[in-house]
Amino acid sequence: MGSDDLCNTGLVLGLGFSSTGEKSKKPAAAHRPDKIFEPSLTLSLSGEPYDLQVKKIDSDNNKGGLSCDHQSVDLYRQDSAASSFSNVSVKREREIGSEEVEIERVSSRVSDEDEDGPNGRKKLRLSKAQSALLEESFKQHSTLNPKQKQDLALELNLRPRQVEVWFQNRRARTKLKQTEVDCEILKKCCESLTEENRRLQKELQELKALKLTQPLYMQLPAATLTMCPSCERIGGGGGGGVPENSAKSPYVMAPKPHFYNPFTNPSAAC
DNA sequence: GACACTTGCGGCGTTACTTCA
DNA sequence: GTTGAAGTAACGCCGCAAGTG
Repeated sequence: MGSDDLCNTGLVLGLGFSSTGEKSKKPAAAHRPDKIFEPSLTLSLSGEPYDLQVKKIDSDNNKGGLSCDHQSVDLYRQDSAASSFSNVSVKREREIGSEEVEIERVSSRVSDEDEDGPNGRKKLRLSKAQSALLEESFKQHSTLNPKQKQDLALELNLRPRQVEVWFQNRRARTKLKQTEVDCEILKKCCESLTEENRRLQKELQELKALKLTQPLYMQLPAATLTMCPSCERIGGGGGGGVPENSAKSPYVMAPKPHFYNPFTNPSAAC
């Protein structure tokens, strides 16, 4: 393995390594969903009606938010029925979802302040159990068909839209994580190529200096040392490489294509 | 069969909220 | 108590594919 393998990815290193796309690069911190919740939060899986359970989770997550509004409960019942999977479009479901969020927000903060305005967004925090189940499901398949989504939503006492959003965000996080990994690989590859380039430049300089200070016939041994293996036969004294030329002069260098040129053979670095 | 239109869904960028140091 | 960073639920927009007339 190593950088050689890393480079065999069809990558063209025209890509820059400015740290673009790293604005939220915190790989280590990405694995701390456990810390999110205090243990007191529990997921009710009793026989409570769906609408009531949602309300319960909502109030749990809001720590003290009041949610005893009968009107809102009735609305939930309507929404729950309307969003039944069989004959309601997702668009409608999404609209309903927005309404529900709004209703939740209003009802849960009815005792506090209500100046959030119509654009206010109520954010739900998933419980440990909910997250775990979603995560487990995501491991099995990163996308859900409508049936799976509906089942999962029922099991978690969430709206299908919430499950859908969770999976979307989860896929996005997975992709971001993979991008970060790829970025690291590319960085290593770039460092390797840079080092290789530096080495070859140095070697080229040495060869040029040697060529200036020594007559041609004295350059042969040094030159053959830095040739690619296929050229060694030339230095060996008229091998089969270039029979016509070697027959005329023992000091004729190998033809250009036999020299290892780091600039015309960039792939040799990988 | 080709075409236009609708619908459903996923990706992406962004916003808003929560938590924590 | 305040603040900034990080994490993430939710939103809006867009493009694509499948279905329909």
